[in-house]
Amino acid sequence: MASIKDVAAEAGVSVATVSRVLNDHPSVSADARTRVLAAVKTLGYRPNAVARSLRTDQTHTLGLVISDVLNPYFGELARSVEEEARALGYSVIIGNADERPDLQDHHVRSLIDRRIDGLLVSPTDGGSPLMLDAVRAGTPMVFVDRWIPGVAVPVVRADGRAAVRELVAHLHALGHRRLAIIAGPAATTTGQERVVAFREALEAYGLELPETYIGQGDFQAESGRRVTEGFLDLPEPPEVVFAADNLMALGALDAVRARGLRVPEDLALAAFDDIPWFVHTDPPITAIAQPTGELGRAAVRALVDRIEGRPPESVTLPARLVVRRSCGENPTPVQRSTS
Amino acid sequence: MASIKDVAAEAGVSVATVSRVLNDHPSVSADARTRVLAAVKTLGYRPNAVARSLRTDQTHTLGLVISDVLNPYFGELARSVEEEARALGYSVIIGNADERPDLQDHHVRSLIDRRIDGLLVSPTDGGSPLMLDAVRAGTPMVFVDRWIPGVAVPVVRADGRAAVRELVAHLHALGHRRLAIIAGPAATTTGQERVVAFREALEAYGLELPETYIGQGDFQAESGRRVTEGFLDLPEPPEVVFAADNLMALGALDAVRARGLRVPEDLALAAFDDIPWFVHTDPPITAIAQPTGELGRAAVRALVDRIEGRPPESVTLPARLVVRRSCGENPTPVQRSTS
DNA sequence: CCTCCTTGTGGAATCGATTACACGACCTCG
DNA sequence: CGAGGTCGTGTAATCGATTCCACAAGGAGG
Repeated sequence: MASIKDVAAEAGVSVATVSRVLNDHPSVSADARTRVLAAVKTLGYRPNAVARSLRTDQTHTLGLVISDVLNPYFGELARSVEEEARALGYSVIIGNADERPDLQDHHVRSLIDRRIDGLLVSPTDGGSPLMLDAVRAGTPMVFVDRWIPGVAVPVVRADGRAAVRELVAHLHALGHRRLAIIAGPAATTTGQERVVAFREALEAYGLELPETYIGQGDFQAESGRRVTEGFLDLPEPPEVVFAADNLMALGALDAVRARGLRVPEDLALAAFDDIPWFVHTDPPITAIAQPTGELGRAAVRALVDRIEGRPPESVTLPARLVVRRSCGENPTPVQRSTS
Repeated sequence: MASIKDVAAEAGVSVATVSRVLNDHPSVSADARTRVLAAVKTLGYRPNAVARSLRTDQTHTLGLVISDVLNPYFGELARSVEEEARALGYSVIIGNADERPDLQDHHVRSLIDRRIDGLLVSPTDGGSPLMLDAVRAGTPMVFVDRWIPGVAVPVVRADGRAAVRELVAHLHALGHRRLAIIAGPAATTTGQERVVAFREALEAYGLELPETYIGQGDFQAESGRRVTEGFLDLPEPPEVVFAADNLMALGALDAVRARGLRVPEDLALAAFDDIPWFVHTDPPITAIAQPTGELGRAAVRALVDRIEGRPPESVTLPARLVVRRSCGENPTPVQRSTS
């Protein structure tokens, strides 16, 4: 593969001049410029990004560490992150942590070794020493969706509290009084927050959230199934299950079906994180939709601001309730699914 | 960030010795080794992968260019690729081409500029000059799922012909005679092949595939909807629609629903590419399942073989039919969905 | 006409690693 | 006891770019 020296030789100039042309530095004569550009074209020369990065200490690459690529929510997030990054001249390396802190650390380390310019993380846990070190060492970082409390890193996320209140209002209006939740891992902020928001919303209606109605899940489908079976085995099973993410909702749906029961007649179901497939399930599932694309773009902008020396901003966007049929017919017309 | 020089100074040895310890070269004294390792630990030193890559001309990074991360099929592929690559000591940079040749070229170029060791591509088209140049220039490459005919690059893919025959047998046994297909882009091999396989399978039953029953889609949901509406407007609409991928099947489902019709009573539906959600749609969708994880792993192994100087092998794995309820009740017991 | 400045260019240092080569110390064997 | 190895180490070249600095040529101004 041709190097800058080959181009210099072909154009009859020094490597310095070639470099100047390539980085359009002002003081290059028109003559030299055209000769260099011609040489570049005939040789099919492309600058070696590795060498350039070594010298400039910039890779124009961002790292994105998420917990599960197979979750459509994170898939969409990854897509929007890549788009915005591309628009700003950056590439993205995605690391899939699979909800495992050790894998998360592996990716963070590997990305830092590669000298990415900045890191977008949706932490799977309360903060590994490695990640805290990275922050302390000055690695530009932004948290997306989830975050680690007490760490001075901008956070870009959705606030679901209003939507959860709406959801509870909707459920209450449908006559449901025994409401249960499948929570996410306590180590994640989203895992905790959604429980808190749910409990607070219930209190507004004078309803309680007993311990038996809080199932411990891990954001994966299988845990949703397991927890739901536990609920159904209770002497007094709940009338509604609210899953803190879409995959656990799917597991819940499985569990209900496996017993020959029906949604919403025997058990109503709602989920956090809306995804296109929820329109097509049987029945279509009522869910709280995050502005995923906007979150991804805002996160990239915040990170690039930080990288390029501008003050980065934390961003919180509202989530909204999308009512479908999984909690009962005749929904209060809060908001209807459009698609 | 500490460099190898700092470590050398701290340990009281030369950089060469540090490098030898790090790459566990045999001729280093035990004494020097322990001093270097101690220095590495106290400084928290990590080798700069950029500098190392420049010198060794290896990045231990693979590029993966796929057409749509939001498609669960490619999501799963990406995941298995990353897993296998990680097991073999490589990282993966994913480029999302969105079925657009220009974006595909953008990513290929960007990956080559970054000097990735090899490229995994699922081409969106018949082969851009850029990609052909890359092959000619000797960039290690492997095609996954789709490929470009006439190019000397190993291909890892699934053969769906047997499964398509099974599907047609299943449909025929259910009494369906008017079968239509929503095809993928003609520029992709998978787009063409699935039509050919379908037609051949029909011929075995003395059935024809008229032009009006071949709808042109682009692997996106919206095109599935559009094509299905066209089918339903036909004077003699088909009894079955076979979508060449999962997203177009979803669009088809939408189109049927929008007219107040039902699957499978009014129109039966089957899809290429099985995904977890198909179990939960209304009705569950009969689909042809590719061994996606195995494809991803095989592709990585082939690429790494090529990179490390071993002869790479093309791999073709069989796809299989998973019968659910979207083509009619009482399915012939060819194979039942398990989950 | 001589200085001073601007403009264009090249030489060489630099980024952080790897590695060929040289060299001194010590060992072994005839 | 000396020749020839082996072992451990350091010096320096190298990868492909960017960029500081020096310098030559030419123009402007006194």
